[in-house]
Amino acid sequence: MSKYTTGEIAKLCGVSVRTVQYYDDRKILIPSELSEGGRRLYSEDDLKRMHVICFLREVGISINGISEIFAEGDTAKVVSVLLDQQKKELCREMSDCQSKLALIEGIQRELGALEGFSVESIGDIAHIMKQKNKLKRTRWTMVLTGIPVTALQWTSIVLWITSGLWWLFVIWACVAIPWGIGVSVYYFKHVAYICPECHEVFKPRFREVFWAYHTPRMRRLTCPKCGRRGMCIEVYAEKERNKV
Amino acid sequence: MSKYTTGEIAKLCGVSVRTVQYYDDRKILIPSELSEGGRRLYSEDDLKRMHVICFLREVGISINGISEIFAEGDTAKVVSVLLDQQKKELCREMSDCQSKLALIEGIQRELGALEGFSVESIGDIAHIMKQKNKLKRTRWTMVLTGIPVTALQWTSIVLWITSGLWWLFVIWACVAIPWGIGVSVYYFKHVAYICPECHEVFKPRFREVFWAYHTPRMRRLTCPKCGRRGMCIEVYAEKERNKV
DNA sequence: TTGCTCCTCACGTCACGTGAGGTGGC
DNA sequence: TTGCTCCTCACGTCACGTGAGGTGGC
Repeated sequence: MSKYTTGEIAKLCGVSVRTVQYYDDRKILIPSELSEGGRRLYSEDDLKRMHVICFLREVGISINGISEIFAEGDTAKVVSVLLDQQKKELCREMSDCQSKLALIEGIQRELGALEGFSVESIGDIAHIMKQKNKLKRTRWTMVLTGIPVTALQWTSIVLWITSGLWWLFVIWACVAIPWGIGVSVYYFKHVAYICPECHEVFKPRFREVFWAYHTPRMRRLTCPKCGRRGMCIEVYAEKERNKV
Repeated sequence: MSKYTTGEIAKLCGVSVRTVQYYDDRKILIPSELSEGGRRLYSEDDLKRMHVICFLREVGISINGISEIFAEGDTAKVVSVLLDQQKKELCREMSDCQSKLALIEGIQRELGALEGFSVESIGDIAHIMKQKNKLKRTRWTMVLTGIPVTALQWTSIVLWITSGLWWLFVIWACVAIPWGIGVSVYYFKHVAYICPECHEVFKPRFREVFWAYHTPRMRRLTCPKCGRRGMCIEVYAEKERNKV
């Protein structure tokens, strides 16, 4: 019967000689014979076993897992359990990759939007992206509570014009003004601003923030740390942590 | 100015104390001060830097990569290059995962189809799956060359019946018989069979294989190794390798 | 005799985890 | 004084890669 050397097994299975030797160390592929000079000699069955090992490795099963498979016992069960585990593991890895990719693409977008670039901007971006969903949720909350108020507004205006029904508009005003103040307070309690100059995260006073010029993502404010006055990035504010 | 201990930095960034210490060893986050007792004390800026580091690590950038970013030079360029690299890397990982998943699902399907289960069956399955595409291609080649022959067959039959034109059918027979033999020889040159009992891969003689009962994936043959007569699995045959 | 292959140590990889044994700081 | 936190070694993880220095087999 023909015998294979380490190098032949390696070539036939597309791995390195070191790998074949390593599988001997790990006792998942012990050569069925040794030459007088101490060289490993593999049989046809060893080659088949090596093919099985390589296949399982390709799928991502660990060497310990492969040991278990070859160890005595209910092989079919072990294999199916390992395969199911591996499937879950791979699915997890895939979603990890996806979220990392999403993060990267987020950074790249933000990097384009930011003007000056410095390492600290990455910190700002990290901050922005981590809190993005919470900020979005806060904004949606505002918009949703605004819908009935706006509906009432238009209804009352239309009725006033068409049928001279003015008191509905008065009711609207009585509802809308407190609502506007309440929502603004709520909103500004939950947001903070990043100074793009010194990268400080700060919460300005309500009066300053309320009247300031703004775009959907920025607001013109004065940084309490560096004193710069200019557009600051709006982010979600975490609850205050006590510092020592 | 408030100072943070190792544990505080760790907690604020959601990592272990060991990780914070490790980043000091790797010189990407050296504490700005040491207490008299030799304890690490981190400033507000250190904390910001740690946040940046954690963000970059979350994205999958290596510690060496992070060192490069913090080292002097064109930061913006380094970051964008690293991010692009990382994107490619992640895409590669994702497609790796997908092919592994496909392999696993393939095994699971085949495991269901095979009757008795043994470790060697995995080897058979590996063989089947690796060569599946080549086998499919060979089969398609056969089918495609068969189309004109079949077209000629029906045309000649229809003409014979409708207008008594018999010689076209004779031409068809003259073409079809050599074609059939040629295609069969070609096909059986490219396939082999696995004995599900002893897992031997063998090529039977043409005469035996030609007349044998078969299904699309199996054929009733006698295994030359263990002598078992029964359904054997058809696979693509690799070119013969010379054994020593 | 000359290449080529194979052998066995043994260290390196990567980002930490996990003790061990000792100490700072409230 | 007592917990708690932190300190520095130093080994372990995972599947090999990569020499070094020596030898088998054609």
